Amino acid sequence: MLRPADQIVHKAAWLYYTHGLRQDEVARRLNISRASVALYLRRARETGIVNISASTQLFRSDRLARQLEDRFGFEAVWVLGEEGLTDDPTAEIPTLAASVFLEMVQNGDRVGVAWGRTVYAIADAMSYADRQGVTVVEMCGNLGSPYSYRPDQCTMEIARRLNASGLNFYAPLVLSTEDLARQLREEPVIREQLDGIAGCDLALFTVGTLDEDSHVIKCGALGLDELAEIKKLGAKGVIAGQIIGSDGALLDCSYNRRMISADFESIRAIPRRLMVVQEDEKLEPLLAAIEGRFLTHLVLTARMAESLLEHAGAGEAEPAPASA
Amino acid sequence: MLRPADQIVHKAAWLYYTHGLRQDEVARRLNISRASVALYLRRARETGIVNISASTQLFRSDRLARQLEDRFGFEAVWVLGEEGLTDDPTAEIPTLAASVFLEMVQNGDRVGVAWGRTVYAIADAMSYADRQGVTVVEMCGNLGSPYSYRPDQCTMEIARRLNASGLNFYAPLVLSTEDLARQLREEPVIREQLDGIAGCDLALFTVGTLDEDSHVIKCGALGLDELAEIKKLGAKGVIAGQIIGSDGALLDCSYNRRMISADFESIRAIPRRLMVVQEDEKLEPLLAAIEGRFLTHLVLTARMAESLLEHAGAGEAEPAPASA
DNA sequence: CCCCTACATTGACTTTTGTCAATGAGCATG
DNA sequence: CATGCTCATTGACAAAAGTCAATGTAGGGG
Repeated sequence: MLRPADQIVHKAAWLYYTHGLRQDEVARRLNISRASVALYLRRARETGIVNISASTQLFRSDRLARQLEDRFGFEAVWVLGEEGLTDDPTAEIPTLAASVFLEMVQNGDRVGVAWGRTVYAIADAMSYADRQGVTVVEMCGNLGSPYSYRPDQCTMEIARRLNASGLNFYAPLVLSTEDLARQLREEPVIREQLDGIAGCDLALFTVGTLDEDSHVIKCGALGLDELAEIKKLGAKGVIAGQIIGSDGALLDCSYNRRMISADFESIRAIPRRLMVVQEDEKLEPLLAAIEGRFLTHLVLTARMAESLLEHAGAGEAEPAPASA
Repeated sequence: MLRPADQIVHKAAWLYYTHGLRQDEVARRLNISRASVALYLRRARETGIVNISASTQLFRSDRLARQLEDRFGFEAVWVLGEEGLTDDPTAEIPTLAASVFLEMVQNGDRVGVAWGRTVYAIADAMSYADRQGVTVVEMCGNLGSPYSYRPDQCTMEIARRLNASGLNFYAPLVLSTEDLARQLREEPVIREQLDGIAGCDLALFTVGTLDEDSHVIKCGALGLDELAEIKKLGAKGVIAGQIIGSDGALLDCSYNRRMISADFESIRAIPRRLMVVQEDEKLEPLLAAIEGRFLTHLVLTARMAESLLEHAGAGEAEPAPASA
């Protein structure tokens, strides 16, 4: 189970990090040079043999975070204000989200991952960890090559970082006809994947916008003419590829019927659902997603948190229905 | 929720460990000296705001560990051979056990802790972690002051290290008469604690020996005259203060009936049960504990692992009943 | 209001760690 | 069997982190 080349890395990591020996002491004990020890330790950190993580409490203790938790009944909210590196909190959302996500994933979990620019950025910012028995499952169908943020790559990358196995959908996200989509959904190999989503312990996803330059358009899943059409029908956002209205329910349109993706009941059956909102333009989609009870945990910027509270304060008080 | 003094420590930890800034960069950003940053970072590590942990895979990949897993059907076994600091693996068992235990504890878990010299040593070796919503419950009654390894201290220390809340038994471990023990067990506050044990997600315990210098004797729970008596009845070991025979069942004796401790069905109802065996003299007690299906996970020395396999190889093959 | 104590912070120094070009070892190929 | 390749390892230097005595500061008591 442990390659002999890794053995020495594990030993060095154990002596250095757990026992607190200095690098030269570790070197002496293992009969190698100190430079090698330094090298091994770096490899140990990079591959998740050693785990270093900072608490994300800082972002939960923000006043806005507390207010959102109270107001909407979320289990936990992380708000990114001015704490970060740059003056632009948006850029650091993926880093925070990656930390939060890693904190939430437990050994043996089955994790559902939907796709989006942000999810891809999170995968990229995530450090390697050595979890046991984790499975990462894709929550929606795939897109062809023209676009670089492919859903399956996203899933696989996250799986790789967690030392987990990844389960991809062997189907496109959108098909040409409703009939073909229906037939495909009933294929055993697809059916199985769809049914497996409700059995996840944790989900990671974003809500998408519906503009000319939003993700679903740019990646070619949705055409501009079709966009105009569904916007007339009241489309407000995108969840795992599917279009939702302002009430958070699946919009009744051909596009949605031609889709292979997790159905909303399955998503809501997942006990912990982490939504990450990066861009400040996503207020409307986020409101729709909240209305649809898609999330139990939320990561967002302070600006967005403020907009959300402003908007919610104006409306009537909600009874905070967090879990399905 | 976050004391203002801790805020700066969190910020420094976040910038340094998550974003990978250098200490002087962190210092500049926070308008403090680099020396302060170094100080805060140390505090962050010591208080669990930052978590650094090395994988324990090294000890699971040992040949002996695999054989034990196969032979007895344990979920996981960690074997400590010559990997450590000193030539005495026994001394390092608590360190390894602490790492393993921390790997096993998840946010929100309810953890049962039994007591023993080894459990105390584990508590001592455990690094601080910042877990959310963990509860540590004591699995047996308490002993008075004369002895320093008090069960309640043990529970509380582990709770402290995990940032968890601790639940102690408000009762002695052994009483003078069977009748008093019976009455006390029915007291609501005690009953509640006893009933709560089966609801644990994880248990940490040792098996004790029954010699003149073993723990139960030294701490005054059991007298020498009584020891001789129960040994005649076939006593082989101690689980959470209670005497078991070679079949792992509760020994039918007055001592056991005067005891306030977790009943065995409750213990076996806990899904993950980590047993740690430190001393090489515990072969007989360990065999009895295995027979009683008290453990699903095991940490022990290579020497002990060998004895165990030798002994088991001689006997007939067991069907490996790991879980209750 | 002043003094004293206890603790936080810092600058300067020492120790430890990271890095990289140079070397060596293993291995497949011509 | 020599050759050229890749990759692991190392020694020496540069960079970063740890430490501690000295200084500053806040708070409590007389």
